[in-house]
Amino acid sequence: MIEKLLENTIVQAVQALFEQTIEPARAVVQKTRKDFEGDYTLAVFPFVRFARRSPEETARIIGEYLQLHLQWVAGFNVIKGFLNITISDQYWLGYFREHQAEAAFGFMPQSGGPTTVVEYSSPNTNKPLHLGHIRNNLLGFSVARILSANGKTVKKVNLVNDRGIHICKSMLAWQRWGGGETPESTGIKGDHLVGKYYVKFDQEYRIQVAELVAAGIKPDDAEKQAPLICEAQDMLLRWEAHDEEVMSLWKMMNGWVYEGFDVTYKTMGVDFDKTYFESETYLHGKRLVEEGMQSGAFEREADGSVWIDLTAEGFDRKLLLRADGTSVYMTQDLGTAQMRYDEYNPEKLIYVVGNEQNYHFDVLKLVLRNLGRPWSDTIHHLSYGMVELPEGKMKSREGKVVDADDLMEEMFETARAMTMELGKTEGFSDEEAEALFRMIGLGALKYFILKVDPKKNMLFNPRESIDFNGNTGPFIQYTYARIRSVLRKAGDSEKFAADILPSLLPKERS
RNA sequence: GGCCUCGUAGCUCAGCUGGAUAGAGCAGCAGCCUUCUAAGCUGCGGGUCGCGCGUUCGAAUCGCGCCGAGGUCACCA
Repeated sequence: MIEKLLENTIVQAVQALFEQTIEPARAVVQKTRKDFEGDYTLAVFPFVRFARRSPEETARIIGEYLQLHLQWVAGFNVIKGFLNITISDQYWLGYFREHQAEAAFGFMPQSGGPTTVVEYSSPNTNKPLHLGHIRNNLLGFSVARILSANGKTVKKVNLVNDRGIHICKSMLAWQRWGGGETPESTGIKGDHLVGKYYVKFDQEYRIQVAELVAAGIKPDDAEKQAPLICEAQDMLLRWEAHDEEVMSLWKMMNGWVYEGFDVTYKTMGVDFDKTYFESETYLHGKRLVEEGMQSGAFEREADGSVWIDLTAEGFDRKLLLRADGTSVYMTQDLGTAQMRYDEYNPEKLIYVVGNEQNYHFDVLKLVLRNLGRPWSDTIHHLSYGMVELPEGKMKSREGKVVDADDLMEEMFETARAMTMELGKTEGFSDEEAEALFRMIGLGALKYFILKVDPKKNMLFNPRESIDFNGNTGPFIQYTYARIRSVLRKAGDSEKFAADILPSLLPKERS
């Protein structure tokens, strides 16, 4: 690339002119700001001390050196201490000729090197995917593709949280109030049907808690004593004891959810190489806890619970195993990390997980290090901020969410309406038009989500957030379509590069 | 309270490994469809880059201290 060439030559120039050896990092050029003439700019202020010249003079003699030694430097100008370098049109035309026919321009060949594991999505099976999952999925899928485009061997993995008290809540509510409803009998998508009963549970539970509080019980106690929550906990115990009735209900309802998720993922355009289920992996961490007990990294309380003391590292004491011997979240993540290490021996393990779990991942890495796992450093938590609504946080228990399926459907409808209004589908078959609406609607959504810094919280205003004009996905798609159109009209690309491109350049540069 | 993150135009966001007069889009106003696609283009107005101190030739960018917002410090995941 021309930047690298410029920078190397600047290092040479400084050596030759001022007898000073500098780090290549000190000779970085940047793109010239658009209101100045030139293509690349070097700020020479750091050199003036040993150049023993004014900034202007320093810039001028470096510019002369570059022009003399690099054939592609067509000229330069100096403003204050800024050296603006102009690259010749021949270079750009040559560059274009060289690369314009490359189908894989910008992509590195697959290296076949060590694997990078990217975990994303990680849904619970008690409710459908929402806007937060959209941000998660798009980030994870994009990062995987970017890594892959850089030649990395990438494995996209999903860890489905298919067990736990929240699943039991949906199950219990369906059992009690469902009346035998199924996705088939209602025409409701499986994940939505299950989510409906999760909301139902919460509504009924709140009523019970309110009644207990009215009867004079303290709110904290009421939340623990409400019959519904006790029943849900009982159901979880029966699940863990492999109670046949609970297991078959669990399998049936999870099956509905998976069918629903598959549709959502497909619509969104994301996929996975492998899916882990917590019900199958949640016991794996216990072996590591045993190991830590033996090595003395962990300690056991009188009640039998196991802890790690991280106060020396500036963290807290953290529970790793309950008194009854059951796993907690951290135990599971220790286990799955070890599984992935054993399976892929990855050079990097990326977790796309919301920033409310920053602390959890700091601790996870630290616990693994204390267990003598040097690969704990290969874990990277790709932490992203919450998607907020104008009225505040989304609350799925209260049904206060932007549903992923609904949102995508709205995007497609908006795309359809705008496209039809602009008359863009002339000569399209119904299938082509439908594919176009989806492409544009999804492009708008993806770009809207991905253009903001992952680590920042972002605001989503359902009414006005997603636009098709301005700095949007459809604008980029439109620009691409026009470029394709130009190329089509230009006929064969050789002819285009030779005859037509120069005429498209600004006059003063051709 | 401890720790972490964020604070840039009316709104949503770029810029943050230090560089020139801080940029886009939306919203507002004024123009532009017989050239390749107007989902576009051109122009105008709009800023104490939360506040203060420091480092530096130079700070939106780095450091420290305040203020404000969010997260977290669960035998939830």
